[in-house]
Amino acid sequence: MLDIKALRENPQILREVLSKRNMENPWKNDSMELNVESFFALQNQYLKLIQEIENLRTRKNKIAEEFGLRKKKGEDTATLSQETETLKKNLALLEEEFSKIDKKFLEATLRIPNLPHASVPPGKTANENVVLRQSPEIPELSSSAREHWEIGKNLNILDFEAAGKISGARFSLLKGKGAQLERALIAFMLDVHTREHGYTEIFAPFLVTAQSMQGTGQLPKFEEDLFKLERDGLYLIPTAEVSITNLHRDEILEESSLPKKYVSYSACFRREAGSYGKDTKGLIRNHQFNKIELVWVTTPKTSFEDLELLTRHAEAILKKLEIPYRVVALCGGDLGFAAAKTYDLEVWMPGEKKWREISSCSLFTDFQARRMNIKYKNLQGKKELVHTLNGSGVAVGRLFASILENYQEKDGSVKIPKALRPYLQMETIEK
RNA sequence: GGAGGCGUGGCCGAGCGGUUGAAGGCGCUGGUCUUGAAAACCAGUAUCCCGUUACAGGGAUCGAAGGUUCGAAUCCUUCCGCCUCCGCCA
Repeated sequence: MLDIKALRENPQILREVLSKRNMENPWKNDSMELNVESFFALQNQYLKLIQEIENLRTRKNKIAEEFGLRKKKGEDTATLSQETETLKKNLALLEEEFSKIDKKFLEATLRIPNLPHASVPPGKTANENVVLRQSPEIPELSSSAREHWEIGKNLNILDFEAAGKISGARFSLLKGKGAQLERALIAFMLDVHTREHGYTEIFAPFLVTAQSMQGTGQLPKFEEDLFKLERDGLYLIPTAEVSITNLHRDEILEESSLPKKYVSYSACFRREAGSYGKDTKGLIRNHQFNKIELVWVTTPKTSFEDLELLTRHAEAILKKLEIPYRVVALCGGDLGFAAAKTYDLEVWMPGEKKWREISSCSLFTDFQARRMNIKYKNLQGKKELVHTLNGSGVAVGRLFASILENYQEKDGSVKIPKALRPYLQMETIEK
């Protein structure tokens, strides 16, 4: 969330957030009946109430103190008890009102997105994203190149009918060499990031509490996108970002221990509400998919450079596997809720003839840290909020699909990228 | 799942109804001493919020939420987490 105090002192910040994101009213779809004006009015109401309450509490505390003194001296305390009684009644009324306002104000604040950084390109939609760099060669595959779901089906390594029978739409099932390829990709990426990029590997829970979801920003605004276990009050993670970033919730870290760099494999679960009919085929948009996630906890001093490094780490996977890709800077209108800046990695899908997002690398500045109360003690001993970053390093299912499409041969077989061969002990997948 | 124990500041740990935001220690910061460092000694050192140009001042916080009381870290209830023993289990 944003710094409430800064927001009050400079309401322009909120307008800036909205204009950069091409957003009129952050509460529009939240049935909160708020707008920018009423938000600030709410905040004033909040301040007025808290001041009134604190005045009453001051008096109440004074009376209690006085009571003790009088009791000691054996003096009369009846008038004091009386005054407290009326005081408590008034307080109860105000406090009840306050708790409503407080809750509403917090809810409203948690739903304001992060402020896009000055370097984020302006724009309303994904069409205005800016391509920063692109792998030099996009191999010419014949126009008869097939889509990955067809290739996978023909090779008997992908079975969407079986997945549908077991779990319904938007699930996938890998068989034989397909399952092995998936496993090899996971191991390969974890190895690259731990051995070559200095990440610490974590394997964390896939089920998390509502508080964890609030910490990284999925809640309260995006409840509809999540799978929830009602009975236990737990949610399935849509990304390992949630588990890993919350690792340090309510902690104060030493500056010398930063940056912390974590890599984690996890299954990810997304309801994909509102994307009916979109990408219904193949591995692109499933309810469950595997992902390797990179997470940094760092200081504001280096976070923008850190985003460049993290992005390069994700790119390294695609370079090693020799898959054509490009790096795109998201424009303000396309930026995710918690992000201040994001680079997407997109791979070329010769079968689909489309660029497909395979990684999203973002800097969240102190937006998540404030929600999670993660601080660090700087070298002068002062406590400051950390900056958090994360990025896919990379999405396994989409990587799987891009390998099938980019490494397909005319006879329908698929070559295994050289970098992956030590993990698979085979050179091609054929019928 | 059953029985018992425990949750206090960055960490360890005292406090078990009144000026206790909390002893003591460790750690950290500054100082004295030293060529320098260590040791020793002295001083300072929670967070959030309101308020102030800045001070001052005020409020909240001892796992969480309620309750009792003029007054709660201390008493009561519920919940959560951790530990020990038993049961079950990959």
